[in-house]
Amino acid sequence: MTRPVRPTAHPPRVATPETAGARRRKSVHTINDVAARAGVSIKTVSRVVNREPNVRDDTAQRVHRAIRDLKYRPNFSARNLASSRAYLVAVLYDNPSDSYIVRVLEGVQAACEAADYGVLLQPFDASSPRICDQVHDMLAQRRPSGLVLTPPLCDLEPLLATLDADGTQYVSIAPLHEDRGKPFVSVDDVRASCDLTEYLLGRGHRRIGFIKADPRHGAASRRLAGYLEAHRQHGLAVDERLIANGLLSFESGVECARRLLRQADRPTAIFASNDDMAAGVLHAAQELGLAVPADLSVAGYDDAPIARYVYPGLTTVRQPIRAMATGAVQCLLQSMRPQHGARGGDTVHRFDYEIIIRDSVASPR
Amino acid sequence: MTRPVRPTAHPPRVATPETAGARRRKSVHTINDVAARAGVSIKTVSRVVNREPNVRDDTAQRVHRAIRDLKYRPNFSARNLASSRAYLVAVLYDNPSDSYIVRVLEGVQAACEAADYGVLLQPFDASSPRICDQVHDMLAQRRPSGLVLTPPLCDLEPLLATLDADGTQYVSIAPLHEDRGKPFVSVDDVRASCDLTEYLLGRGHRRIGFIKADPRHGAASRRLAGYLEAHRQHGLAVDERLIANGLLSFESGVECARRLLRQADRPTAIFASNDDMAAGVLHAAQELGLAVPADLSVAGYDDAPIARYVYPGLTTVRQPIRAMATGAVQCLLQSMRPQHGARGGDTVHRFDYEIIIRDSVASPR
DNA sequence: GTAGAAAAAGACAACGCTGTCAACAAGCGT
DNA sequence: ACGCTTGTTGACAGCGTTGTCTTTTTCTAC
Repeated sequence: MTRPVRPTAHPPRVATPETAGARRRKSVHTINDVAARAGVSIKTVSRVVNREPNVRDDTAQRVHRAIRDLKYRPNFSARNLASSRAYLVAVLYDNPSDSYIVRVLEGVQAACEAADYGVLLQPFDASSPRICDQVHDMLAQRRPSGLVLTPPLCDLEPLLATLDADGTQYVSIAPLHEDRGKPFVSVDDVRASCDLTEYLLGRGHRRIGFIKADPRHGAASRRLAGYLEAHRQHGLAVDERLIANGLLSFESGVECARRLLRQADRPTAIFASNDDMAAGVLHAAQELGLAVPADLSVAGYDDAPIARYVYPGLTTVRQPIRAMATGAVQCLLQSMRPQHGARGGDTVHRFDYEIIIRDSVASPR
Repeated sequence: MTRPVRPTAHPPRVATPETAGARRRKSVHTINDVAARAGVSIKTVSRVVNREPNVRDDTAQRVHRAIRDLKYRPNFSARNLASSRAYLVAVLYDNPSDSYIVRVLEGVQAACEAADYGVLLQPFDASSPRICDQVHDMLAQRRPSGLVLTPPLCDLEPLLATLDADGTQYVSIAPLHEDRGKPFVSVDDVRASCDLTEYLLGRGHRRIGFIKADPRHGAASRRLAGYLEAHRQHGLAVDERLIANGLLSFESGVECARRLLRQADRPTAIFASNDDMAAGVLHAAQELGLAVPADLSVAGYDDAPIARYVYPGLTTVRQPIRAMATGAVQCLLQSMRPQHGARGGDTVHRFDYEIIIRDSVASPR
């Protein structure tokens, strides 16, 4: 008999299930322990854990009991390694603001927990020329199933191109060019900004200062567009000198506000592209002895916690960031296992914004 | 010949290195690709990657070249699985505040990147009765090499006991009972709080309100102790009615301040146990028409971003949170590979705090 | 030049899981 | 009773590393 005979006992993997079990009470168990306890093969345990079909009810019950008894949790790394799915979602960010990223993280974590996925938070420097390589390294090392991109990273064309070329799944929390065909979640920045500007116009303001966001953020131009659009709709010209270039930081808000407010014909209201800068405007107004909202109205964007904390509370645009992040992950997971919903699902998700009226806006005297 | 002969070609692992290579340019490579390109075994590549000894210089060079050419990065999951070290540090938190956790994360990430470790951010509900089980599950699933515990989780005695029993390595960012013998990083809360209180006393305040932190935080009692100590040193009695119970949130600061300021003999200064609550005090003062610092002085703790953003800027205590987090991780890594520094290294790291003087404190009229 | 030791390199199992495929059991039509 | 399909279970390779052990090469001392 020259045909290759299977080795009868598979010698290397002796593994001594009882020896190992007897050695010491392990605080953490593997699929083998569960299988042994339930009297089934590890594959069956795997089936139960992954809710695969074709397991008899009573078998599944036995397995579930064993899992509960042993407090078994499948090892994440082993799953990653063995399967093409990675059970891991990576959030890429370049710290727009503490509260923004924490909200995103909350939303992502909620969605991932429900789906038994892990979350990886990865900071990147959007202005680094090496960012594509850095992201590549991260992908090679961690092999996440998908990425959640936050601004300003999702506005980096070269990065998106790299990911597309790679075939890496991603969802952006911010609009993407529709023709890219990649999913994103967002609110309609232009309309929100337009609405808030209209609100200011409606209160009688005619000279409204605008503080732009960091131009690396795609939102910068969209929010400006909304501001301009509102003026256009009212048939009002916009004084160029009322538009300042901010960087999204509190400090840049202070500076821009000083510049705007020192002008001869100063604005009666200032609309900043985010709340940090709006807080800076408030700060500058106090310095200059201007009462808000009596002498100056101020509006922000984001409804960050700071919008409530400052005095007076900021009128601002609320984006449901947490919900958007959750939606982004669901979108991602759905596109990864098209089993359920048949086709890939909607690729664009618009969320509703909300104008939050607080006490920082009044009619000009 | 009946003695067991090694199979000549190890049939199952055919793997066809050239076939696979020719199939398509893979965007991501494994240790096998590197080994093939450098003309060495995978074990040698592993040695080079892990800086193990006994590799000839020219061999190492060849391997390094191959790694660079292929942009090879070792797969994280495979490493976890194969080795006892997990190359992973988990940060456990129960959101004390957005800025706090982001600062910690920055510090942890900086230290981990330097050591080629990954970071896992895990939220937990400190008041959940199931928290020990939840942490256990997380440990079983992810098997991190060590944990970084932030308040209030590090003040949870049962959790610490579980970890100790498990033999899980951890470092706390906050003082631990010294006799536990576990490492921690911290500032001297009591002294810092005492110093700031002294500063207020030095400015002439005699009725200083104090807003306590959430009692689940160990820092709550320490900061109160410092406040009391300063009074003791000045031979001053403390009016119980000047002490309010806050929850660390902005809203609780507003409420406590209202209560304190509506008293007949109201305080001339309020010291809140964190900046969020101090911002709440500012808010309440504005509501009540009290000018800060003319009518009321306010001090906070943490030097969170909000301390700069409010008007007037908050006088507060700065903890070097980022540096502490970095220190915590270094401490953890050191205790895990005692190779270098011989013994386990210092188990306690005190960091210096700093009193940041801004504009929210003045002498009472 | 050669034995012996040390250094360098390699072979291969193992980590804990999933995917593939084979084996077996049960149900069904004829 | 027979073969068929369908449902259920298990055996085992393989994922990309590291750890252990073996083999080969190089160096050292005579």
